[in-house]
Amino acid sequence: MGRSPCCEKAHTNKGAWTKEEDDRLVAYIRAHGEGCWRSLPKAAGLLRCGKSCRLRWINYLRPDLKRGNFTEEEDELIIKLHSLLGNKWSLIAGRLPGRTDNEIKNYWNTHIRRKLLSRGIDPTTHRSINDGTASQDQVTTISFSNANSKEEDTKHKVAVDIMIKEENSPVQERCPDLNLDLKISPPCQQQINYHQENLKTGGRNGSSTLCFVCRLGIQNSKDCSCSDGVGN
DNA sequence: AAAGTTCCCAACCGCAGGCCC
DNA sequence: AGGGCCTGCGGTTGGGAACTT
Repeated sequence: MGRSPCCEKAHTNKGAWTKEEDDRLVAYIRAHGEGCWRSLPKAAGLLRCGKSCRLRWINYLRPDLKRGNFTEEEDELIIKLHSLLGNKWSLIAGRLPGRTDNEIKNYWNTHIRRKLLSRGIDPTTHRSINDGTASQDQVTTISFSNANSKEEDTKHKVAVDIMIKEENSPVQERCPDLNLDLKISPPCQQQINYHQENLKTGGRNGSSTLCFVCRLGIQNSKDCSCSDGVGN
């Protein structure tokens, strides 16, 4: 189908944003909220296309952005999530509060990729570079049942089964609360709300420690191994 | 100190998918 | 049911900063 351009290119600015443009965008979103990106530039008096405004807001101007260097724990979490999800940067970013998909993608390409290579691990497959097999100390198996079927693939947006088997993982040693034996199943909204709240508070609401499944927000009651059994 | 090279990250581009009419 | 619009995503690029020669 014919796709119309997202904006009138001839009358839009490109490249780096100025302070004034930032101020205008922030002021407009504070007053009217996010959304309607296509009409936002005109309404806010910006000579930018909607996509550019959205990107600028999400990646740079949002007040909840963390910014600053990634911590070692974030590094390992990104590596773990990437081994599970691949280049699904938005999903990975969703598990790292205050980080954006673009930021994580850049960080992966500039730092983590190199870090894994120096460990002798292929950053794409997460397997040992030397012999093509899984690295000696880390075995990750991800199984999407009937992933070849397009129909089934769609269903996976609702129901994804991931079986991970990790033995003697160094990550687990560093992060002893990570339960790496997990499955992903249809989300239960109630559980997600509970766990998302826990994510926000860092689990300080209660006395429990979140298992890896819950940290991902993709847990189900069967495989959630939180100490207080919140899945029930 | 200057020139050349590499690194990093903000921003852009094109595509896919969901939604609405 | 299907076409068009809008949003979001992932890959790529451009240019400034940092580093090296």
